[in-house]
Amino acid sequence: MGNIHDIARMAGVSAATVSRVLNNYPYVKEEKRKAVLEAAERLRYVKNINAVHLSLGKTKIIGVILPFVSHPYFGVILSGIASAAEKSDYKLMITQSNYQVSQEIEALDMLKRKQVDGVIIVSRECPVDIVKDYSEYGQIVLCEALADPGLSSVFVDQYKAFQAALSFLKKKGHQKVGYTLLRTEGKSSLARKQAYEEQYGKAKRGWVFNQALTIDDGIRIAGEWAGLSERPEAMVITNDFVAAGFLLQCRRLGFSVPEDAALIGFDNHPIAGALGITTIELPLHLLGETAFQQVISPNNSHEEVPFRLIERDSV
Amino acid sequence: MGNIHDIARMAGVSAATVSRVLNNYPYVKEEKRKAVLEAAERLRYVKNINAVHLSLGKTKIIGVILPFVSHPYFGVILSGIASAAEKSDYKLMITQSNYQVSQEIEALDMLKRKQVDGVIIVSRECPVDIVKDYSEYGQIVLCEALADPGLSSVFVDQYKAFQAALSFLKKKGHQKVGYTLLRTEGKSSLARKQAYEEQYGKAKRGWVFNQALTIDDGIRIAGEWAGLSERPEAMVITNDFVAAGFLLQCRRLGFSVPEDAALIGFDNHPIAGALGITTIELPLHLLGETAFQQVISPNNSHEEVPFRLIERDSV
DNA sequence: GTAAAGGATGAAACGCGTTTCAGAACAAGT
DNA sequence: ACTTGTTCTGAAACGCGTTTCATCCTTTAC
Repeated sequence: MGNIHDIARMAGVSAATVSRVLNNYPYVKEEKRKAVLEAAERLRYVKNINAVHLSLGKTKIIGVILPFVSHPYFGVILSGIASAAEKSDYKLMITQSNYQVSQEIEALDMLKRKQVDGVIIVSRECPVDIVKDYSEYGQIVLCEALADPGLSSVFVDQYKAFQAALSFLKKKGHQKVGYTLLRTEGKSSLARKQAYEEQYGKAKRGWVFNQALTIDDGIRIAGEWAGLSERPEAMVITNDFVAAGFLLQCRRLGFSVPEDAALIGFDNHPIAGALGITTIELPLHLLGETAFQQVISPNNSHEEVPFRLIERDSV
Repeated sequence: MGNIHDIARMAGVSAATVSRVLNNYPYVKEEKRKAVLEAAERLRYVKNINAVHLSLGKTKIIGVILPFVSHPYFGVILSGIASAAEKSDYKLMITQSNYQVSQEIEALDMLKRKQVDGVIIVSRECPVDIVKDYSEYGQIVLCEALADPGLSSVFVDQYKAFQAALSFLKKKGHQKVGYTLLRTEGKSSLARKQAYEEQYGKAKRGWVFNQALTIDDGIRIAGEWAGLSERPEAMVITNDFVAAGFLLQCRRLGFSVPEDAALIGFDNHPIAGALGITTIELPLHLLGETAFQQVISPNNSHEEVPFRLIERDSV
C-alpha cells in the first residue's frame, strides 16, 4: 500500500507536495497534482489516520459517556449526538459506564491521551470536581443543569419541569401525590424533591420511589404502591417507560388509571402516545445535537432546552 | 507535560528504558525503574495514545455500525458489545448509519486507515461483496446468518425462529396469518417469507406489512390491518415494540387480543412482559457479546445463538 | 529593464512511543 | 582464569503525515 513518501518518489515530487495535493492546498502546479493523484491511485494509497492524529494533535473524535446504551432515554440523546457528529464529520467513541466512576474516569482519560478532542457526559456518577480537572485537556459538556464557567452544559430545567407536572396535577384536583426518582442522590433528584416540597410539603413515607428507570421498575413500583396503606392518588414518574410499567401493572392489579392513580411521565416517548400517558415532552434528540455543537465549540456555554406538557388520558 | 524523552533525560536513562518501565517489561534495574516512575510522576506524564497507535499499527478500538442507536433492539446488542469490550479493554467507535450505504462505507474505511482493528456490522444496507473487500484490513463480524468463510457472523436463525412462531400459531388453530417485516429486501425478510410460504402458501395481498420497527409502526400497521376487507386473525410481528403498538392500537379500535388478532413478537423485551405479549426471546445481549469475541479473534467463525418461545396471553 | 509580489516546491523538523540490535555488565559453572 | 549464559541498556530505526522556512521561478508594475 505504501505511504506518502512512496507516492512522492513515484510522482517525482517531495512528500510536502504530496501532502499539499492530498489536502487540497493551493500552490501546486496542475501537472504535479495529477502525477501525485495518479501515483496515489496506482499504489492504492490510504492515509494512516494515526499518523495524522499524531501530527495534528487532534482527532475529530468525541467521547460520549453514558450509563446504559440500551435505554431509550439515553439512546435518543445518543442518537441526537450521532446525527450532529455525522454532519460535522466527527466520530464518536462511546463508553457505557453503568454509573461506575472508574469507567467514567477511564473515558475522561482519553482526553488526556489526546484520543478524543472532547467529551460529552450524558449522565454521571463521578463528582464534578474530578470532571473539572480534565477540562484543561479539551471541551467537556454535561447534560445537566450546571453553572460552572469551566464546563459547558445543556439541560432541561428539572425543577421547572417537575413543578409543571405538579401544578398540572394540582390543577386537576390531586392532593395526594407521590413520585419516582432514578437515584436518590444527584442534582436532578434534589431539584424534584425541592419542587415537590414547595408544592406539597414533605412527602409522606413511602410516597417516593427509587431506582425508577425501566418498564420493570415501573411494574415493581406499582406493586409497592398497591401495597401501601395510604396510597398517593397521583404519581409523577421519572420517564414514560416507568410510567408504562406502572400503568400496566396497575391495571393488572385491578386498579384503573387515572381513577385510582393519575400518572404523568417524562420524555414523550412513543410508548406514552400508545398508552395515552400524559407526559412532559423533553427534546432529547435536540439536547444531544446541542451537546455536540457545544463540545466542538471553543467556548463554554450553558443552554437550556424547553419542555412541554402533553395532555393525554392518564391524569 | 512532556514526553518520553523528557522523562529519559530527567531520569538519566534512555527512552527505550522508559518505554520498558512504562510497559512493565522485565530486565530493568530496580533503581532505574524507580527513577523513571518518579520522573514520570513529576512531569505529570501522560502517553500520547496516537503515537502508540502509530507505532503499534493497531488501536484496540472496534468500529460498530448500526442503523439506529435509539431503538432498543439495536441498543441491547450494542450494550452486549459494550460490556464485552470493556472487559477486554477495548474501546468502541460507533456509526449510526440510518441504513445509508455511504455511512456504512465510511465506517468501513476506518479499517483501512487503521483507525479501528475490526468492525461489527449489526445491520446493514451495503452489499456483502463490498463488505468483503474490507476483510483484508481487519476482522469483520456481521450479525446475520452468513456462510462466507472470509467473514465472521453471529445470528439467530431467522428461518427457524419464524417457523417456530408460525407452528405455534398453527398449533393454536390459527389459519389466517399475516406478518410484518422491517425491510422488504434483506436476507432475514426472505427467510421469513420462505418459512411462511412453506407453512401457509403464498401470503394474501395486504397480509404482509413493511417498515415495522417502532411502536408507531405498530400503531400504523394496526390501522392498516383494521382496514383490510379480509383480516388475518393472527400476526407474527418483527419485534415486541411493534407488537406493543399493534396491540394497543387494536384495543383502541375496539378489537381484542388474542380474540380478534393473536400476536407473537420477537425479542422478549420487558414491554412484552408488561403487555402479556407472547414472544420469541432472542438473546440479543449475548449476541452482542459473541460478536465482540469474534471480532477480536484472529479466526473467522459462524455462531448461532438460540431462541426460545415465551408463551403469554397474546395468542 | 528591474524591482516587488506572488506562486511553487523541497529539505528538514515535528509530533512520540516501540522495538530491534549490538553490546556491556555481571553471575554462575568448570 | 575463562567460558557460558543472563540480565540490562542505549542508539537508532520505524511507523507516517504536516508544516515551517528558505529558495527559486514567474508575473505584474513602474
